Amino acid sequence: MTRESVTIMDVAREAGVSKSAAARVLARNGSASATTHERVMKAAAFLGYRPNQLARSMKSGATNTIGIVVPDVIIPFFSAILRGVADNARAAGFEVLVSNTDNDPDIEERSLELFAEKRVDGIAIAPVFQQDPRAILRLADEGMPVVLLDRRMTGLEHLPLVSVDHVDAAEKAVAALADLGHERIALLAESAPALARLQELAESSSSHPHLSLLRPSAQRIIGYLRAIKRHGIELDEDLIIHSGYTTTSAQEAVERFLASGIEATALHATNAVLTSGAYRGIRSRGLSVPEDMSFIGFDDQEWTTMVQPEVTVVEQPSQQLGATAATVLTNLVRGAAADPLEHLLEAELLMRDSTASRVRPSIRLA
Amino acid sequence: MTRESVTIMDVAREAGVSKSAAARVLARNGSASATTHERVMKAAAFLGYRPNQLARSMKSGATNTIGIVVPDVIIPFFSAILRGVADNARAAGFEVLVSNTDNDPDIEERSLELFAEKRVDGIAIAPVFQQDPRAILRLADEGMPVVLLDRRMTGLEHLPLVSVDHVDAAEKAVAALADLGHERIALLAESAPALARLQELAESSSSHPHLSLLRPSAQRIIGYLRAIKRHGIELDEDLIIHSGYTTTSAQEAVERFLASGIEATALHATNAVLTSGAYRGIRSRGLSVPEDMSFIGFDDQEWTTMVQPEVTVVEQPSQQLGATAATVLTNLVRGAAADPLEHLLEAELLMRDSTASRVRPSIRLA
DNA sequence: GTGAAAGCGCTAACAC
DNA sequence: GTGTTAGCGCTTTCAC
Repeated sequence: MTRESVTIMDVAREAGVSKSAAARVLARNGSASATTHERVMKAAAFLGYRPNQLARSMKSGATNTIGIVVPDVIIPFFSAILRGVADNARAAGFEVLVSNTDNDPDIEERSLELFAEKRVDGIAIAPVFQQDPRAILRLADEGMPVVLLDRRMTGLEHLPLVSVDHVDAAEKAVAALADLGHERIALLAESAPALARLQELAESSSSHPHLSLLRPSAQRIIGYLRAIKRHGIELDEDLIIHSGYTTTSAQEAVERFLASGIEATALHATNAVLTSGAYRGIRSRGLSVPEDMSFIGFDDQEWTTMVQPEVTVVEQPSQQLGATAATVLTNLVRGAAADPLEHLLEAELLMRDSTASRVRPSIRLA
Repeated sequence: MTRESVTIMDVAREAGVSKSAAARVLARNGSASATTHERVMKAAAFLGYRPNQLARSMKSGATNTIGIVVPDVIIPFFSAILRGVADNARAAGFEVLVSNTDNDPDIEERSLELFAEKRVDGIAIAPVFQQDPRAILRLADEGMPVVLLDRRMTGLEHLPLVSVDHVDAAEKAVAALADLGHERIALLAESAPALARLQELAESSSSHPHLSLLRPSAQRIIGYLRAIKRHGIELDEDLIIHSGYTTTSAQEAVERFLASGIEATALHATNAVLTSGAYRGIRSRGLSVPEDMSFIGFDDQEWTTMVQPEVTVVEQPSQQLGATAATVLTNLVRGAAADPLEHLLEAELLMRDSTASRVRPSIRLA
């Protein structure tokens, strides 16, 4: 970088005043006479002066920059969050530094470290799931404002979280299916934690404080359990299909399920990736939606309205998530407390045409 | 920010050496005795020392940060670019600052200014189309390394560009259609510049230096013109459908076209948004693909393989675009020249099932 | 090999 | 109202 910039000193010289006089008018604080003001402004414009925020940051201790770390900005959910964060951050006077972790704890740790070294004023992070989130913890302990996105894990209970209400989201979808008369409702979920434990949690009051410590996928299973219980449907564990977090894995899981002979008249897939896979699986088995099976997906991906019939989905307000996170974070940076500690945004059920009411077998045979 | 960090001075004190001794070992340059080295490292680890990159940047003049400015990271094309840039930048030791312009020249200018004030080492930008790109120009003139993404405009001829070969991309799609026997091939394009001028350019040698100054949409029209010419098909201007850059606008344009009675057996849409709209338009008119009309879209969006039959598309290597841009930019930052000035990445035709060979009317009637 | 000291560009006391 | 000065945390001559 041979490019040398014009400093406040140059402006002062050009204007024929002292460095501090120039500084006062350029930082628009302190007082200055009208003439000084004018001469400095003129000199600055003439020289093309551009304040060096590095130097300002050194003095002030603030960089007006926040960092956001997500698994992968290519995933629409995260790019929407990023957009929300960026918009609100900018409105509050912050720029944003991004990092993709690919769910690798080491990359996450390295990113956090780099952001800290660059002295970002705060960090919004969709953390990688892990036993011991010490990198995040350490930063937070040192006083770095941190807000969690979408997920939280043990050890991070004291950090603010901005997330969709995953329990409620799944509950809405399953309840809609039940309302249509379905009783054999399958659920395609990513994780496979002890169901017994989840059932216990499902029974507890809806504001159970530990729910947010579960993975989103587990929270969605709880939503399922609550919905069927509320509709007087008994749990059949065979209806809970597990799958890895890839379209192919989901498709195969659904195909296997459909081939198993286990009866089900409806299916809810609990995240965007699983939704694509599930839809492909249903179709590859030659079934039609909603005639053979009612289907509710997750996330309003474009394809859900390109296929016919259009797919009913639970939509999460992703961009709003980012916007909220940015607001919480900038408040934190400004010294305000994070209150409430948890922002649970509501998902919305977009009823389209992949769901049909379940005609009772007896009636259907008549 | 009451959080006070441990400085190199603290480490030096703890290690019982001078500030400069500590600095030498922590910046791993200069020489230090084994004992000094060890004591400093130990002290640093003990105190949890974290180098202040702000201070380093002040000295070195480099921030190891680049900025990327795009219209909107929610658009898959740009989030893929961002990912490509981020990956390569990180590998080269840079972090990345993002900005969304929503194609607003004022926001673009403001972003560039802010990035410059933060002293980024370089900028990758998908510029807003405008007559007078002075903000970019000013920065570049001042010595800021800049690489253009996807587009270039008059006045920026001297800046490096990383883009897909738009002419070739459209040419591939239209040629594929022509190879299938289609002679009445419609093109859905965003812009509507003087066709005569484009035809002139289409005739000129393929390496015409001014092609990259046209908007991508205009370049795609040139690809169309070249393809039909090469296949001995005469231009019928009625086959070039114009549309605004929204799904609805595209859908309406296609519906209008289909209702007009103008004969066409194939259609190519020249960008992702228009592709969605066109597909919707074809379907809303009750036509089926590829029986009634062959269709080739642009960009490999997920829905193109969710619908049936799956849609043939021209895919641009978006992430690779970002990766290349980052490489060019970091080289520029390191003082190397941008050579070549233009990186034109090749798009790939993904043949799927929305294209059928055109049976000649005479044969069809037999 | 090591320490003292200057300085990157800026702001904020502090005297005048 | 204005100028002088110290200092943010670091690197880097420069003597020793």
